[in-house]
Amino acid sequence: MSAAAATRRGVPEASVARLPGYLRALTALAADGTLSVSSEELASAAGVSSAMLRKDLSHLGSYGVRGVGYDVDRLSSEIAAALGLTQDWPVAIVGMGNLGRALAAYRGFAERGFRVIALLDRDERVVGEVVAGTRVRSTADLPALVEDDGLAIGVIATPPEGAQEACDELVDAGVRSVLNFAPVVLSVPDEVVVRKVDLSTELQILAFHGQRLAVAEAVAP
Amino acid sequence: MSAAAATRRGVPEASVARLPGYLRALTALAADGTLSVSSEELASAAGVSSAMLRKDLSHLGSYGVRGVGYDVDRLSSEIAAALGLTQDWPVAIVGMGNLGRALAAYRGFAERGFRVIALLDRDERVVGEVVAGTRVRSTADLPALVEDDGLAIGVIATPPEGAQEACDELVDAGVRSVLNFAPVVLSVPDEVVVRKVDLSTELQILAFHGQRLAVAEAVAP
DNA sequence: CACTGTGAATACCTTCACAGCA
DNA sequence: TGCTGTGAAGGTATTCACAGTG
Repeated sequence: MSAAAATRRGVPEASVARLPGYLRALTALAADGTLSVSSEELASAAGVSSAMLRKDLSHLGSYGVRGVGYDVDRLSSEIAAALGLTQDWPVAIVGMGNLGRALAAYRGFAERGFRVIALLDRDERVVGEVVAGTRVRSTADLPALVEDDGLAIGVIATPPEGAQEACDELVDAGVRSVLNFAPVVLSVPDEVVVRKVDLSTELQILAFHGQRLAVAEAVAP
Repeated sequence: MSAAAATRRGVPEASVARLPGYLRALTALAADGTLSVSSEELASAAGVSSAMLRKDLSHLGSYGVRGVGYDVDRLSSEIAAALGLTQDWPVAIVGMGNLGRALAAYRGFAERGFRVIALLDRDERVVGEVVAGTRVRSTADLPALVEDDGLAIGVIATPPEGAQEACDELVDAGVRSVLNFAPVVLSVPDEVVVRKVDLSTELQILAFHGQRLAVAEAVAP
């Protein structure tokens, strides 16, 4: 079964979310010169159980060798293909506040093959400024970016008030994948995929666990 | 049943992760002067189904009124209490690179009641620098921060190579909650809770969905 | 009477345990 | 023999649908 076929049949969302972790672990192994790896070793490097790793990989196809393990390069390619990383996914960052500027300067995008092709802001006073070596453009340029440069992913780093508007502009221009850093619920058509990164939500979840621990200790110190 | 009792019995992790969203929606409603809200309205504001909202809230206790809805203030308090937000959770950010500086300048922490009490770096050349109005301190100060200032949450914003070391220093000093921005799997003792925020993982998941969409359109345009 | 709270049904995810193969 | 790939079992999360109630 090809990766594309597996994709059409549907890899469970939970598996998809772990594939990047496997890919990262494989990249580290390849850098160390490791050629072959068992599910046990790879799972431990990625922080999951070996059974889960094997089940996840089985959704992509069977790329392992019984009694031996997985070829590091081969498996890397297959996972990259399943994730769609063989093509490029031009990214635009919308909102040049603190967070937007930090994201613009962040090297992690390029390292994993995502090209940031535009920095955008709706405020005309910010447009034209140079951030991380790139001139900030107007959100009005979005349709052209999609049309001419194949813009595929929009990162929303605006304040909460401007997030829905930024999102609408992205969607109207034809962007179908959005990474949202603003602490709001975005409404989008069904075909658009939104993922959310929210720092204060994460801290609140940590607070919950911190409290739970404190309560447990008070009961049984 | 009190919130503390519910906590001990265990609120499902998936529910906990949604509570911050409910709290945010309730805060917005309160700011609008809304006094009472139905599960339908609140769920829609938080981007979930009403059945899921009611099930989630049922894990905390029954704070609604049948035939009417929920009192906005009351429910806010109960959720805040369940999340442990009635006490404060001092935060330290470790790693003053691009991301660390952006996080230091980010106002979202303070707005949701998390006080950033220290900015840390292990590099002596960075220590002493002033970032976002605060003097950067050495990670060697960690034990004192926990002891004297009740430091409870550590945010790791170091490069990947330094993340495990930063984590170990936090844990050794007594921090039990860690928010990790570095793209590595951290190993910690059982009692420490780690949550991960990884931008390139999120982009890779978006790439997967973008590709899936493209394949679907090629098959049935 | 409208809305909550919840058992029952369903869907999804993870773990187990072993058959099957190099 | 040693490891993968996978059915079956066990858990967890979500949705349904309605009894219960202010």
